[in-house]
Amino acid sequence: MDEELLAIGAFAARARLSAKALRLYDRLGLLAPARVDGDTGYRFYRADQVERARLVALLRQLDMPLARIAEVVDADDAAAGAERLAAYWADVEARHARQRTLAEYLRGRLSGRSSEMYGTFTVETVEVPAQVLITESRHLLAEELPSWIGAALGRLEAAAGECGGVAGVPFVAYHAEVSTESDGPAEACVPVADEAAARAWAAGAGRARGTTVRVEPALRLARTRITKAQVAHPQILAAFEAVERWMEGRGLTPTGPCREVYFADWEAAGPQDPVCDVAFPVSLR
Amino acid sequence: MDEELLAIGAFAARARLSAKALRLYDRLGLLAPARVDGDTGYRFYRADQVERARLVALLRQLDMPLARIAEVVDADDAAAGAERLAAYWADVEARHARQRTLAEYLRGRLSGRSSEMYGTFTVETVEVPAQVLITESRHLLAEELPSWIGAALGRLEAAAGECGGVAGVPFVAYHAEVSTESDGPAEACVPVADEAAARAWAAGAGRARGTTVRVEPALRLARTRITKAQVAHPQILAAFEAVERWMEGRGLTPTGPCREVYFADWEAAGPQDPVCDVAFPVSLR
DNA sequence: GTCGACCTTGCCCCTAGGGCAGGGTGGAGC
DNA sequence: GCTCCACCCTGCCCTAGGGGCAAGGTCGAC
Repeated sequence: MDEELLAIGAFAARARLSAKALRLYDRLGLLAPARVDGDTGYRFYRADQVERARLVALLRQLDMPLARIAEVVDADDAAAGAERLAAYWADVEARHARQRTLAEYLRGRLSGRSSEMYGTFTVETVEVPAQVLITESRHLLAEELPSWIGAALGRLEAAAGECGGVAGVPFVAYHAEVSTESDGPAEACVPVADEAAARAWAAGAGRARGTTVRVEPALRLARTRITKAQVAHPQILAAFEAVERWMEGRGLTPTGPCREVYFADWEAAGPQDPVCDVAFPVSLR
Repeated sequence: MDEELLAIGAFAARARLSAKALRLYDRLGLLAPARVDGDTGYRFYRADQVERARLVALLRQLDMPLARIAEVVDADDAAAGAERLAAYWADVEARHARQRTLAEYLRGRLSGRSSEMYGTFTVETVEVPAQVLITESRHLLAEELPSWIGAALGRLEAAAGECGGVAGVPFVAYHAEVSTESDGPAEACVPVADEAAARAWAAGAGRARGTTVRVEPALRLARTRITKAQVAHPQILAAFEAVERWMEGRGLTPTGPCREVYFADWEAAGPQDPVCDVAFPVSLR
């Protein structure tokens, strides 16, 4: 029982950690010394604590926050710890995949002539008549957008059957920011033919999940057409910026939230087929 | 010229940044407002500064430090910026690859029965006679180790021809920590037959790059044998830990730096062939 | 005039420690 | 017994990139 105790320096060397880090882990309760001398405050560790300390050190090499490390090393059994580690790592992989896409996009953009940046988008205006819309709104993060858009428009198109049928082109409006990591509310919209039926639907079956009915007045859109491959973060930002720039050049400012208009059959489209208009409402002149 | 100026809030919304971040970037000189009112301190930005601000925001999404962002956005031309971005991203990818390997290793280790962790290594002792060594030392990071080990041992084995030939098994000694990200000096060692010739070589041709000659006294090693596939960070750590644990169980402590002994022909070995002993010097008893 | 929205600076907070100052401790050599 | 050096303690300030809040100044609209 009189196991040999290690002072902090010796323990730090064996655990491949700094003494400073060990003091921090002690304070946070992540790795408490086996004994602390009451007079001197000296910390003493048992040799068998090295294993836990090394595990902490390795998890830190994954940039895992200490709070999550505590969840892993304090898990009831190693398998539960492995699960938490796997969950953390899955988050890291997802973030890395997003960042890699962004890095590739930015590298291409900086490598190309930056004046060409907006040249490949053709912007035009189009007038849209007043429409009755059934909508579904949610706050969500950029990476949740693609799957949510598909699901929400699918639900709304199904519901449109009860509302006189789909009477126009479905779209998604962004009420805060254009698809960043912030969670500005997104609103999926499907035009329907029968306003009264739509209101009845919203009051009934659709009431469960943030659905509404609203009438959108006629408006003019400045839009540019993009392909299925371009409908992804961050490539799509270039399209938004192209439209904004075009508007700026004509002294126009947006009169409402920007939107993505999905005019084609998503499933049937190939990567190079046009499927979507990126658009801003502008004044009717 | 009387371009419309944007106050910080409007500019922040268009750039998808927070006002706080913009104040920071102003203070750091990364993104200075076009005009600052002398009386009120209000910052005003030109609309054409949005482009730069958005680029900064996107680069921040890559977790790029502001100092490196400045290098990218202030590059002489966009291509130079693209190069700096590519260099940064290559670093990120390399680090991520290392972390992924580590995460997989840890997940396997936590998923398996942790008591089996050390069971697969057989540790034994062996006595090594005194040897004359020609050595090459360097500080380096874990990811540089594999290529450096190959190159350094190759150079030393070539030089051994001038020193009476290779008279033992080459190894690498770690004088600080076992292959973490720290840069504890590593020392590649090749035993040679002729001490006088070795000293002459070290004073002459070998003097260029941190080479020395030393005589290592006879010692006893506690070692375990691993395969080529295991000679990689972090799997190899399990071998080091197994030996340390074995020593601990016998009341032994290391009497010198740990080492990796490469006894086989690396090129000819397959992934499952034993190629290396992981060893600690222990007292001769 | 007044209200609310917007802007300013300044301060404290976060992570995971690094570095240093000032002072206490412990063992080894003399 | 004395001294020296290595080791240890706490506490404070620092990092990067902001978030959040408080106290107070400004601006345009009604």
